[in-house]
Amino acid sequence: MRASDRAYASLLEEIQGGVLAPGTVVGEVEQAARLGVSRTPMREAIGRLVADGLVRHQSARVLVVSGFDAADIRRLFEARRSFEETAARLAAARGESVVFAALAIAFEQAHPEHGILEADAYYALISRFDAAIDEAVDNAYLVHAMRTIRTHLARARRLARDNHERLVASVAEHALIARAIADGDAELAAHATHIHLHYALTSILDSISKGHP
Amino acid sequence: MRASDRAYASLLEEIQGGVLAPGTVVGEVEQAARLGVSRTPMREAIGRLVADGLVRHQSARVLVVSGFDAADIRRLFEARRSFEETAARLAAARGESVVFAALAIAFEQAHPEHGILEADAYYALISRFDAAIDEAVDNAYLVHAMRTIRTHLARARRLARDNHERLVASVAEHALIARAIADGDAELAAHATHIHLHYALTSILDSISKGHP
DNA sequence: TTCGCTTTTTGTGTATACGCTTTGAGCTAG
DNA sequence: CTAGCTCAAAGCGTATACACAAAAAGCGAA
Repeated sequence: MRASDRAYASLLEEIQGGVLAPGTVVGEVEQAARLGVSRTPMREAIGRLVADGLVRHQSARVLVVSGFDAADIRRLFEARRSFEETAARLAAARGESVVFAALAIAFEQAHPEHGILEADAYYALISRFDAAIDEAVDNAYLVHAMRTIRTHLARARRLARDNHERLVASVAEHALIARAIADGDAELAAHATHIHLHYALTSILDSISKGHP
Repeated sequence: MRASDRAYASLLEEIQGGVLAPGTVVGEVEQAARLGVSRTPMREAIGRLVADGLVRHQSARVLVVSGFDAADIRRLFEARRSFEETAARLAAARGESVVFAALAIAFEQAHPEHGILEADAYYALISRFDAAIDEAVDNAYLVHAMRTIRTHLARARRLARDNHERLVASVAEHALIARAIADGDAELAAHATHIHLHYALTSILDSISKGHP
């Protein structure tokens, strides 16, 4: 693995996880020394983070970790609704039915237990679903936009506490979306996606407002 | 201006203009020598082009200019419809009415003459319109996605010959979109955008199929 | 004490050297 | 004649040195 990839992965994880808080200055020499790489690969890693929107210019020469608040989450979901509703429609039209039928069954049979690992298992299943959507959509432009959204979504998930009831409901919502795609019902898939994202956003914003009274 | 920015701008223009044809290998040392910069800024420029999707990995070590054919244009417009319909809705809800009213008048009063410069004047007006949309949308995620689309759209425009009738029709379509946004009519703006993109895509694909018989 | 100027320092932008991997060409053996 | 192996060369990934610019700190004068 390349040093620039390791540096990028490390910084990405730290920003998504909140270890590097918004406003933290990201200096080439400082981060390069900390992560044990030279300036050249670190420079490339930082460039990618800037392109992602996770790091921004504070002034001409100083880079900082981007802020991320409730207003950003609203905008994120605004874009996400657009992208994922379109993706759901395209997947319904083009996706392989058996793939999404299998996913629908996986969601229908998933009964999240009260336990520490439930959220991990949930996110792993979501990840499989996302990959299936990406393949079915078969549109690099749209898939690229959705990947960028997911990068930022990881920050939103961290701000919101995982809530068991929400997880159970979300699994059911995904079952409906997957079933609609398997059935080739584009409108149902799009509207189910809209509803899912509505509840997801509401839940996240509720969680944040309650977490910071 | 930084050397990496100049290198990026030069390569971008050459790829968009077809000077660097799809499949052309993009080597660091070769391009650096050609454009008179060292490998370090050239590396950054190429990295940005890869992130844009204009350059892709052919094998592990060799980068080439991405291909761009009719199928890609279809996919491009598929994504573009999604992004720009959403943007039109948001602009209608949030945009400053006077800005789009002024743009509507500019489009309504624009009477493209038969002349060499008409296409340039048309694209300049479109550019003003795009900038107004970006500001009204006020959503970095969506705006970023649209900017990427525009980068690729420049390649599509080059493949299609500018057609006078199409330009006149397009100006009228934009007038309707701008008027709808100025009036705060989100649905009309979105549907007018859909229609505009339908005609734009049809025109481009027609132009290509006729240009390569 | 405060404002302004000068000097120093820190960090980015660029160039370049070095090492390793990969690819291609040429030679040899079957 | 073909296939495989070896060697060479070209290119990428990384490290580092140098230059320039901006910001901060220190000093001096009002």
